[in-house]
Amino acid sequence: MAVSSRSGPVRSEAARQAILQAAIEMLAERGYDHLAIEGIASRAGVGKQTIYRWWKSKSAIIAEALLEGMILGERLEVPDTGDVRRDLTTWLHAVGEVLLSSQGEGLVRSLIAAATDNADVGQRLRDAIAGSGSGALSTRLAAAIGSEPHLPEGAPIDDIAEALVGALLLRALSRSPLDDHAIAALVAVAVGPPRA
Amino acid sequence: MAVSSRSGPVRSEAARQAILQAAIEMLAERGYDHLAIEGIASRAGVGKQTIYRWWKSKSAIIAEALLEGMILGERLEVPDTGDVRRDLTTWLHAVGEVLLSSQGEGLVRSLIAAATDNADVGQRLRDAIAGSGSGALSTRLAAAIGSEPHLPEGAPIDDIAEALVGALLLRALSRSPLDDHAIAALVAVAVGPPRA
Amino acid sequence: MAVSSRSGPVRSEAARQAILQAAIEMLAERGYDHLAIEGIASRAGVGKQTIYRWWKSKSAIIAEALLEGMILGERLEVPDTGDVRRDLTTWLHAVGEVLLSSQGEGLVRSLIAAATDNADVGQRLRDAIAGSGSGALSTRLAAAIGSEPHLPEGAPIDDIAEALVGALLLRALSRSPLDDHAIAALVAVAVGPPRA
Amino acid sequence: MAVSSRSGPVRSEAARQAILQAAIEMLAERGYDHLAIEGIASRAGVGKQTIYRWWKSKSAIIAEALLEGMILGERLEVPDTGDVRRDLTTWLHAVGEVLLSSQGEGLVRSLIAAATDNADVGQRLRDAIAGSGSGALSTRLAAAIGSEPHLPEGAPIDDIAEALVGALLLRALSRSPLDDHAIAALVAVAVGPPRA
DNA sequence: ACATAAACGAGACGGTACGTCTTGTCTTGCG
DNA sequence: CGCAAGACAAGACGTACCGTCTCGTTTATGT
Repeated sequence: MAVSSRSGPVRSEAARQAILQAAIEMLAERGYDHLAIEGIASRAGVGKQTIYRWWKSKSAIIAEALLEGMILGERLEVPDTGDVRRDLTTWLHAVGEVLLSSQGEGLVRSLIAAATDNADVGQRLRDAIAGSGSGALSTRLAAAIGSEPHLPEGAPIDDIAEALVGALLLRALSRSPLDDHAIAALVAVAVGPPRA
Repeated sequence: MAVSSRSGPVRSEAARQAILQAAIEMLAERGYDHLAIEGIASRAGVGKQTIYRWWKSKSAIIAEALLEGMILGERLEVPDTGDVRRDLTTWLHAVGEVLLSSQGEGLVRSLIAAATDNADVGQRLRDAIAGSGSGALSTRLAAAIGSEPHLPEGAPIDDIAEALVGALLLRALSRSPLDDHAIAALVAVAVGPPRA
Repeated sequence: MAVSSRSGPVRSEAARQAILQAAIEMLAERGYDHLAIEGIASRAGVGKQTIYRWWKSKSAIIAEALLEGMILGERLEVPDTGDVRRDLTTWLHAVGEVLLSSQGEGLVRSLIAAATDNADVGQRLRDAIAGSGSGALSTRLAAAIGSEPHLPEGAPIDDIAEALVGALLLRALSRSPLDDHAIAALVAVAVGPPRA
Repeated sequence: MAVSSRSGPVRSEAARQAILQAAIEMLAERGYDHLAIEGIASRAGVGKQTIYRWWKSKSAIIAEALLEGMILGERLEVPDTGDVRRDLTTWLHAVGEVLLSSQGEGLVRSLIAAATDNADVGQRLRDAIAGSGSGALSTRLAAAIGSEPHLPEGAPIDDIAEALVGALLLRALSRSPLDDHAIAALVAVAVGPPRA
C-alpha cells in the first residue's frame, strides 16, 4: 500500500540533460563569469524556471555536471606502468597540455571560479583529480609506497596528492607554463629526489 | 632636462588611494563577485570614468591593491625561531585562522576569484605568500636547508613552497578545515617525516 | 475561434499607464531634454527594460501619450458660437495663455522638441490642434465657409488651419507674446480683413 | 594715449571661427541632439574651456552661426520676377527640396530643436526666412501689395509671412512632403485664390 | 474517462550593474 | 592670461542578466 505523494508529471530527464550539456558547452566557450542562466536556458531550449526549480545557482549546475563526469571525463587519469616517476611525469605533461590547450585554457580557471562560490565544486574538483578512485592520483601514489624516498610506509599520501594538485591550480591561476623543469621539480617534491 | 610629454592635469593620487581603499573594504565585506565598480566609485566618492580611465577591470584594481600590500599586509609572514618544523606549524595555524575567520573567510576565495580573470592577481598572490622576500615561505625553507630529510642541498625550495600554498588554496576552495592533523601532514610533505 | 499567438505573461497595462503618466508629468516639470528615461522608470516604479521593451525612444512615449489625449486634452478646442471671428479670437486668447502659463511654457516647446526626432509627434501635434475632429480648427473653419472673405466655397481650409498652427508654433519658438494685435492679424490672415 | 584695459592675449578670432565652423558641420552631419560640445572642441582643435568661456550652451553657438549667415546662407531668398504667385511657387519648390535633401533633412529639424532651448535661435530662424531684409519673404509680399486678393493696402504682411513659414516648419516636423498641391494651397492662403 | 495538479516553454516584470558618453568645472604648463 | 589638453565628479545612456512571476500547454497519475 505504497502511497504516491502527488499526481502529475515528473522531472524531465531530457530537460536536465539538455541543461547540463548546454552549461558545460557554454562554460568552455565563454568562461564561468560570462556564463548566464538565461543563456543556458535559451541554448537548452528550456524555460528559466525549469532551471531555478532544480538548481540554486549556476555553480550548482557546474557541480552536478562535474559529478557526472561530463567535464573532466577521463582525461586526467594517472597511468600505471609500475614506474611512478615516469607515470607522474607523463601525467603532468598531459595536465600541462590541458592547461594550455584552447579548450582547457579557461576551463580549469572556470572551474576554480565556480569552486569559489560553491564548496561542492571545490570538493569534487579535488576528488576528481587527487581523489581515491581507480586512476586517481592518491591511488597511484599508494601503489608506489616503499619504492621512493618520500614514500615510506605511512607517508601522507593524500596530502602529497593535494599539494601536487594545489600546485597545479596555482600555476593555472598565474598562467605559469608547466615546462619540463617544473614537472621534474614537482615529481621531486612528491616522491623525492632522483637517485644518483 | 626631462621633458614633459604633455600639459594638462595630472592623475589624482587622492582618487587612486580612495578607489583602492574602497575596493579592498568592499571586497572583504561582500566578496569578489558582489563587488561592483559602481559601488567602489560611489564609496570612494569618485566618478566611474575615473576608474575606467586607469584600470581595465575590477580584478586589475585588486591586483594593484595586492601589489601595494594593502590586502594581505604582514599577516602571513613565516616566523623564524631556528626550528623550521615549529615555525611551519605556527604559520599554518595562523593561515588556518585567517581561512576560517569572518574577515578572512571569503577574502582568500575572493582573491582566488580575482586571480581567475587576472593573471597578475594569481602571480602576486603566489609571490606574496610563497615568494622570496623576508618573511616569505621560500626564504624560510632555504634557511633550513640541510636540517631536514626533504631539504637536502639542492632541494626544490620554490616548488615546495608553491605546493604548500597550492594545498592551502585547495583547502580554501573546498572549505576543508586546517586541523592539527592536516597541519602535521603538510609539514611532513614539505620537510619530511618527523625523526623518531 | 481566435487563437493566441503565444503563451506566457501579457503586457502589463498598469506599467504602461504608469510610464505614460510619469512621462507627461516630468515633461511638464522639466522639459523635453531634461526628461530622462531613467527618471521616468524610477517615477513610474518600473524597470528601464520595461520601457525599452515597448518604446524605441522617449519621443515615442510622448507620441503615445499625445495620441491618448493625455497631454493636450481638451484644452484647445475651438468654440462655436456661430461667429467665426469671435470664436477664433477667443481660441487664440486661450492658446496664448497656454503658451505663457507656467505649465504651458515649455510644454509646447517640449512637444516641438519631441517632434524634432519623431515624425509621429509632429503629426499628432498637428492633428490634435489643426485636425478634423469635433472642436478642431479645420472643422470650425469649414462651418464658416461662405461667411468670410477668405473662406469662399473651395477655400483650402486644411492649409489655412495648418498655417495658423504653424504661426503659433513659430511664436512659441521665438517666445513672442500673442497679444491682441497679433491675434487680430492672425484672424485676418485666416478669414480675411474685417468688414468696414 | 589709448590705454588697454588689461594685459594678456585677447580673444582668438581663429578659435571662434573654427568653433562655429565645426559646429555647423557636425550639426548637419549628426543632428542637434547628437551634437556634443566635446566633439565640437575636438574637431575645432580647441579646448573645451575656450567654448565655455564664450558661449553659454551649444544652442548659443548655433544662434551665433545662424546670425552670421553661416547656416542658411542665401539658399532661401525669395525671387522677384514681378509675378508674386510664380515667385512664391518657385521659392516653395526650393524650400521643399531643402526639406527633403540629404543635407537639409535634419538640418531644419535640428534648427528647430536648437530653437527649442534658445529663443535667439527661434527669432533668427524666423527673421532669416520671414524677415525683412532684401530677398526676405515679407519684403517680397510687400512689393506685391495691391496686386492680389489677399494683399490689399494694409494687409498684415508680416503675419502672412509668419504663417507661411510656420506652415513649413509644421511640415518639416511631420515629414509631410511639400508637393505641388500643397504649394498651390499655401500660395492661395498667402495671396488668395487664383483668378478664374 | 476524467479531473487534478505539477512540470514545462515562454517571456514580462522590477531591479542592479555594466561599460560608454557627455556635461560643466578644474588644473597644468606653454606661448 | 588665453589657450590646448585633459582629469575630475556626476549622471544618463542602452544592454545584459538576475530571480520572481504569470501565462497557456502538456503530461502523468488517482479516482
